Amino acid sequence: MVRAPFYDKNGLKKGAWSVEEDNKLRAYIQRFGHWNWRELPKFAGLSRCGKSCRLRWMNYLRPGVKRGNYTEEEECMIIKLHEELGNKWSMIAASLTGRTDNDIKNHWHAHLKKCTKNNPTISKMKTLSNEAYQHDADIARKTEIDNFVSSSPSYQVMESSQLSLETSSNEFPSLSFDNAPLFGINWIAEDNLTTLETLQQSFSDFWTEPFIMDNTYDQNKYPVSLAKGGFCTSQPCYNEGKDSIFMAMQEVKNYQGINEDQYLLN
DNA sequence: AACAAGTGCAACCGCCTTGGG
DNA sequence: TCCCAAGGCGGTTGCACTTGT
Repeated sequence: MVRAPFYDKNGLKKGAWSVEEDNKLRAYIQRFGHWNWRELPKFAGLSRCGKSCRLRWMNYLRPGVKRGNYTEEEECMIIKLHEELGNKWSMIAASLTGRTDNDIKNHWHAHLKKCTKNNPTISKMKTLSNEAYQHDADIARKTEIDNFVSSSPSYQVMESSQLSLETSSNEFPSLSFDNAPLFGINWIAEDNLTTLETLQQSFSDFWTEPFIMDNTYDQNKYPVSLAKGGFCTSQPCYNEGKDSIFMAMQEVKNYQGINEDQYLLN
C-alpha cells in the first residue's frame, strides 16, 4: 500500500519501512530520544534521512498513536475544528488524543470532506461536535492544570527521585526500555536483543540518577536540543561541562556499534 | 475471470517558521 | 540584522487493496 523501497542518488533509502528499520528507530529513540533528527539515522544505523525518520516516528511508531476506526465523536470534533481552524491539521490533531495530523488529514480527504459537502444531517453533527468540543475543552483544561502543577519546580524536586516512566515516555518518548510492552510493542521478541539487554543493564543506573530538568540545561548553557529531545546517558553529565557531553556522545557511539554488530549477525 | 475505477493511507516534497550564531 | 540549519507543517503522490462492471 506504500511506495516500494528504493535508494536515491545520495544512497538514502526511501519508500516503505521494513520491520527491521522500525525496530532500529524505535530502539534508538526509546533509549536516547530524538536529540537531532538529522544526525539520528547515522547513530541509529539507518540509511534514511532525518525527516523520514521523524515522520515514521511521529505518524507510526510513536507510543500512543491511535490507528483505525474513528468514533463518531472524533469525526464530529474534526469537522468542528476544521470549520474553526481550516487545514491546520497539527492543531486539530492536538485536540484528538492519539491521532496524528497526517491521519486526520487523510481521514478528512477520504471521508469527512464529502460528508460536509453532501450530508444534509451535517447540522446535527455540528451540534454533536459542540458537545464533544466542550467535553474535550474540559479535559484540556484539566490537563493544563495538571501540567502546571507537575511542572512547578517544587513538584519536580519532590518527584525527581521517582521520575515516572509513564510520564517520561509520554513527554520524551525516548527514555525507557522497560516501558515498551506498555504500548503493545513486541519488538524485543522480534529482534535479537541479547546485546541490548546487556546494554540496558549498563544503563540502568540512569534511573537512579537525579532527574534532569530542562531549565538545568538552559542555566548551564548546555545544548537545549539535547535536553528537549530527552537525550540521556548513564553518566551524570548535566553539571560537568563539555567532557560529559563528549562522554554521552561516546555512549551513543558505543550503542551504535553494538546495534550494527547485532544486525551484522543476522 | 478480467479489467477499470475508486479508496485508503504511508511516505515524500517543498515551503515556512524558529532559534542560534 | 542577516544567514543558516533544523524542525514542523500542509499538500501531493504512489501503490496495494477493494469494489464495480
